[in-house]
This record gives sequence, structure tokens and C-alpha cells, in this order.
Amino acid sequence: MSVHDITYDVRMARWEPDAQNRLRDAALTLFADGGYERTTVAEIARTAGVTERTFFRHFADKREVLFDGQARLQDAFVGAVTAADGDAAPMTVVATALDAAAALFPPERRAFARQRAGIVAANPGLQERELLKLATLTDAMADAFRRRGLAEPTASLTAHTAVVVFHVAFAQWISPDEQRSFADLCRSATEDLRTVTAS
Amino acid sequence: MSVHDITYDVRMARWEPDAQNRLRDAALTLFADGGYERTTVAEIARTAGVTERTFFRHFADKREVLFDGQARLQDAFVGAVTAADGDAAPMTVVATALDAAAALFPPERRAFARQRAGIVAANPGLQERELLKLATLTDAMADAFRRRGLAEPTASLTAHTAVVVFHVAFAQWISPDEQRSFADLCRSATEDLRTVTAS
DNA sequence: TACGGTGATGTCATCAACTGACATCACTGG
DNA sequence: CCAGTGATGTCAGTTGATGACATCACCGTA
Repeated sequence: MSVHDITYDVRMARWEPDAQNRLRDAALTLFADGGYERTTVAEIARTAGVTERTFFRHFADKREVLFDGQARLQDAFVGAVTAADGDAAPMTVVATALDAAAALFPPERRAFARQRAGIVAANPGLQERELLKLATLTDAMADAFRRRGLAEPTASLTAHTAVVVFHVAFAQWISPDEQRSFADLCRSATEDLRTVTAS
Repeated sequence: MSVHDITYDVRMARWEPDAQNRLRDAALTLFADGGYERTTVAEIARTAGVTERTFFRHFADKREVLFDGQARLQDAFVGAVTAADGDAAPMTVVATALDAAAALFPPERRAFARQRAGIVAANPGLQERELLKLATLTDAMADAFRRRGLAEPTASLTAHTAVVVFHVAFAQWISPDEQRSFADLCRSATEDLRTVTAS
């Protein structure tokens, strides 16, 4: 459905609603179609029916339009760590947090995740942003572990462990022909990591 | 020594030599002095006695001027992994690689590392670039581990393990009042990580 | 009903980061 | 002596990003 198909209420709004979603959808489509770099912000804004200035009111920069699901991921991770039994061992908490995160990536999302990953993989600037989001997530988790009483550097190492497993499992999840669920891949990667560090 | 103190040979060169080093030095000084964002590339170039265009011939972008030591770090890591005994356990190889990397950070470099880290920490864009360099390093190490016969995802997990330990130990190394050597911090962090993952 | 505040948007001007195309000219090898 | 090379300069242009100010539907309230 295009912008021109919208039916108006009697009370006409000054602007079509949901500019942020329109911008995100326009950006996704244009990136997938013509590539990230060849797509200008002006073009995205025009497609969404707003001005370039409005784009930058909704997203801090051009990259950010691809990264606004990260808040939910961080909430899932940090929430699980915070809610975990105070006596649980670090790796038990990590496993719980990974389960909570995995719930955000059901099988239906895999196709979309693959498309998005393709866009990100094709542009170093987008990879940088993705890595910054993961680093922010790591910091937030380390904080949560410190609140549980873990000292440094153990808190940071535990947070990094969780994020590394997530990262590696995610890469497997979106790789071609992969069938296993994200949660299974997390559990398997956790076990592999355990084996490696014990070697 | 400033640019104006150079003594010329009988055969005058068309331009003063070493433009790249002059640019890097100028950038470091200006960043430390006025902050990264408030320093323009034009200003760096002017200080180094070249044009803005020449800056971009030596560095791919403004950030890159702070990150051209990474090649040596990657060589140290990958070289150690490649040179390690083919039968050695992954964590033994990781320890060897960390020792090789630690040799690049002797006590004399700590003050400089702290100053540079201060600049990077104050700017998200620079953090992104640093993370991208670490990710590139991780990929290169994973490659080296695969060449040793490790399968996925073990190769990636092992490479991530090495880089996480490096990263956490580095953060400790440059933290205020820290006295221990980088190599010691790496060994200690490795041991902590072992304990965490075994929990 | 009138009216003042609010918020999402538009308009305009400006800057800084980059890039492509082409010119310059000391140096070098034959 | 001359043609080629490479590091640099010059210049024009695009794009991302930001500040300042205007607009006007909507909402609550007198």
C-alpha cells in the first residue's frame, strides 16, 4: 500500500501519521534496492513524504534508521540478568539471558534478519554501528552483573561472554541453509565456548 | 621540533617529506587540545602544511588518523597463532598470541595509550572505529584458527575469546592507578574468564 | 466560543566531510 | 635530454548533519 491509498477521516490531520515508520520502511526498501550508500537521506525523506530535516528529527543519523530495535534486545538481556536468582552462577544467568534474547528472534524473523544483515554486511559504516550497539549492550550487562555483586573484571568478562555467544550464534542463525533455532544455536555455542576455555 | 626548523639539503625537495607523520602528529595535538569534533580536517592539514585533499590521500577518513597502528597488532596476533605448535590446545595458542600482543604495549607506552584512549572515549564515532578494528582483528584470528583445523563455530569463539581478554585487560591497563603489566593483566583476565565459563 | 500553549513539521542557511577531475613539477631511468 | 611517475595542489560539487525560526492543527481551559 502506497502513501496515496490512505483514506482520511472527516477531521483531516495536518500530516499523515506515523512518519517514523514510513521513514524506516522507505529506508529499508531503498537500501535493499539500490544499496545503502547510493541512497540519499533526501531520497528516503521524499519517499516517506517528509523533508530531509524531519528524517533527522526521528533518527540521529542516516545509519540509525536500521538500528532502533536494539532497545528491546538490551531490555531483554538486562532484565533477565536483573531478575535472575541472586545465588545463580554467572553462566546460569548468561544462559537465562540468552534464552530471553532468543525469544526476540522467532523463525518468522529469520528472513528479515537475513535481508537486514546483507545490507549491514555490505557497508563498513553500518558494521561499525552494529558493533557499537553490541558494545553498549555489553556495558549495560556488565553493569547489571556488578549490581549482582560481581567485581571487575569478572563482571565485564561475563557480559562479554554472553554477547560473544549471542553474536556467534546470530551469525550462524542467519547463515544460508541453517535450520536450527536461535535458542538451540545459543546453547550449542555456549557449550563450545566452555570446551574451548577449558582446553 | 616544528616544521620551520627543517634544514634543507642542497637539492631542495619539492615538498617537505613525511607528510603522513606530520598529519598524524598535528591531528593528535589538535585533538588532545581542542577535542576531536571541534578540530576540522582543514585545520589539521593547515597545521601539517598541506591541503585538505592531501589529508584524505593519506587517511581514508578523519577517524583513521588515530588508527594506523592496528596493522602491527593484527600481525602480532595472527603471526603467533600461525606459528604456534600444531598440536597446542586453543587456549594455549590464545595465551601465546596474547603474550605476543602484550609485547607491543610496554610500560613506556602506557601514558600515550591513556591519552589516546581519552580522546577515543569522548567520541562515539571513534569508539565505533575502534570496535571495527577489533572485529577485523577477530575475523583475521578466526581465519588463522580455521587454517589450524578448527571448525566453526569453535574458530570464531576462540578468536573472540582472545580479543575479549585483550580488550578487558587493555581497559584495566589504562585505568587510573593501575600498575600491573599488560601481560600480567592478560594472564589474570584469562584465568578469570576460565573461572566464569566453568561456573 | 475564544484563545493561548504544544508539538510535529516545513523552510532556509550553513558547515564539515568527503570525492572526482585535472594541473603541476621535482625526480628518475634510459 | 626527454618521457613517465608520483606526490601534491586546485577547484567544483555532493551529501550528511545542525541551528534558527515559522507554521498551524490540535488540545485544554476559561
